Amino acid sequence: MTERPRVRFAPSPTGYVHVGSAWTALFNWLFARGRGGTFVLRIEDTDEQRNREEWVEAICSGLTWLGLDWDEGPYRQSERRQLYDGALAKLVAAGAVYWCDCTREAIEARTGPKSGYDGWCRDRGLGAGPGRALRLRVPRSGVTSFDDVIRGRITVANEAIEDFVVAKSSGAPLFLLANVVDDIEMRITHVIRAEDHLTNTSKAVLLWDALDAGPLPAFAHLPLLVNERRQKLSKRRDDVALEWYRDQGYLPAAVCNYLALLGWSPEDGREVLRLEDLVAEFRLAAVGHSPAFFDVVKLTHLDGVYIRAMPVEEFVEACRPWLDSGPWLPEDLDQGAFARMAPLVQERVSTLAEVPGWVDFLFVDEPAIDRASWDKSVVNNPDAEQMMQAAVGEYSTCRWEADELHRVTAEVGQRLGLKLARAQAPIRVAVTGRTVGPPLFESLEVLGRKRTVDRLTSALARLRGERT
RNA sequence: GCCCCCAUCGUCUAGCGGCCCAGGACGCCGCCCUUUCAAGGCGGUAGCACGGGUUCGAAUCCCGUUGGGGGUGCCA
Repeated sequence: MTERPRVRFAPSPTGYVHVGSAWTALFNWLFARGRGGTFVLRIEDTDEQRNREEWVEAICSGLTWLGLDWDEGPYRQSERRQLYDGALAKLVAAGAVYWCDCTREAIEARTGPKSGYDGWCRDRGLGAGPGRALRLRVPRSGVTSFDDVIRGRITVANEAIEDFVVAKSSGAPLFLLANVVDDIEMRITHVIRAEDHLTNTSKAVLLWDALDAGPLPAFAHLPLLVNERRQKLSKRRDDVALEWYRDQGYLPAAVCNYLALLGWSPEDGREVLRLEDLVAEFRLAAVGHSPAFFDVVKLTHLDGVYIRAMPVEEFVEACRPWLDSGPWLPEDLDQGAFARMAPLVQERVSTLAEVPGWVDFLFVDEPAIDRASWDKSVVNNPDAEQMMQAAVGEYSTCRWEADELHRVTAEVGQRLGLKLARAQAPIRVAVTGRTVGPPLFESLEVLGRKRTVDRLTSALARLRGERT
């Protein structure tokens, strides 16, 4: 155990990174980094259909985005065929496997659905040939067991394990075979993967023994990530693509932090931990046993914590991609204006994707006036007209600075017997289009006198128009 | 069907026989602060699935029940 561990993250390429995969990768990475070990990236593409270079690229960029670097790989199983063929030959020579020509239909006709393989060809002595797959000769009695770092010893009766296929009739190795051969060949010391592989592990152990590969690695089966229905995250119904979170403006550090808190928590109970803290605190054996619900609401909260913790310049920089695709003409985006508003926006958003919605009034020609806001603060507000009228007067001549705007607005409100909260409302809607936004006077300062007064004037005209 | 795993507030979790009539966080509710909204502060809501044991003592150990999940492919 004092040796440096070698772990692997072995995703199957699908075109995107599943958050459950990202989570598994994170735990493998944390374990490796915390113990000075090696993190191997291996692409499980034995299924020819999955052998797409851009899909491998998606996995690499996903890991990189999260900040998880790998020491070896990406290895591709599609390039390691001779290793599997060698292992298969060894199994054949040892009599550990046998040829089988049963079709799925034939098996089910004999045993009924879902009953597993019945060993029909076990003693038929078939040789290699077309339509013949290779099955492992699983002992009929005894038990197979292994130690799981998280769950303790797992034991399964051999009679409950069917003679499973290790090579297709095409000769191609099956996932389980390739997986075990690679783990052996790559000298993996800790197999850390999700619980849906728990059943496979007994088979893997059987194969490991059949290949006479020496001591087993340590296994650790992470609990499953589930949705609100307590089922394994599904591609169809859940937001499982890591890329989706990236595009929504979640910060990688927050995603890692949140993921790490699923099924695990540090001894001191802290909840905000950056990657380096996680590496220092993480303990594989402390991972929980039960499924964890992937809660976007809590992720979002944590993301807000991370956003607020950023230096403003960093925040401004991080916003760039979202600003560049905001609901305005690219040439109307004023980076300087945004930079002035940034500190105010930063403490109000939870994801970067929310940013444009807080500053759009600065960059669009005419902000869209939200109907509900307009009705509430202007139409149904008896003081709105006077307030806006007076504001136009004061704003045309006063010193153009947030503090001064604050002062004169409060003063005008006072003359009308209004508290500032009520006094500013119609102005806010007239100028920004909504009742909710960044602090008003700073916004006006950045917007500028002319545009502010113009918008107030046209709001006044619109109000009078609607009343006649 | 068979095999395996799991079980503390709505959610993520702390708890590993007495420190727990169960602690934190998210959410939700209220109050404070306040130019809107957030943020922040304060307070509140809510949980050991059930039944048997073991023990002076069980959220913690054992057994069972129930519930949930996963696997059961010539997919990975």
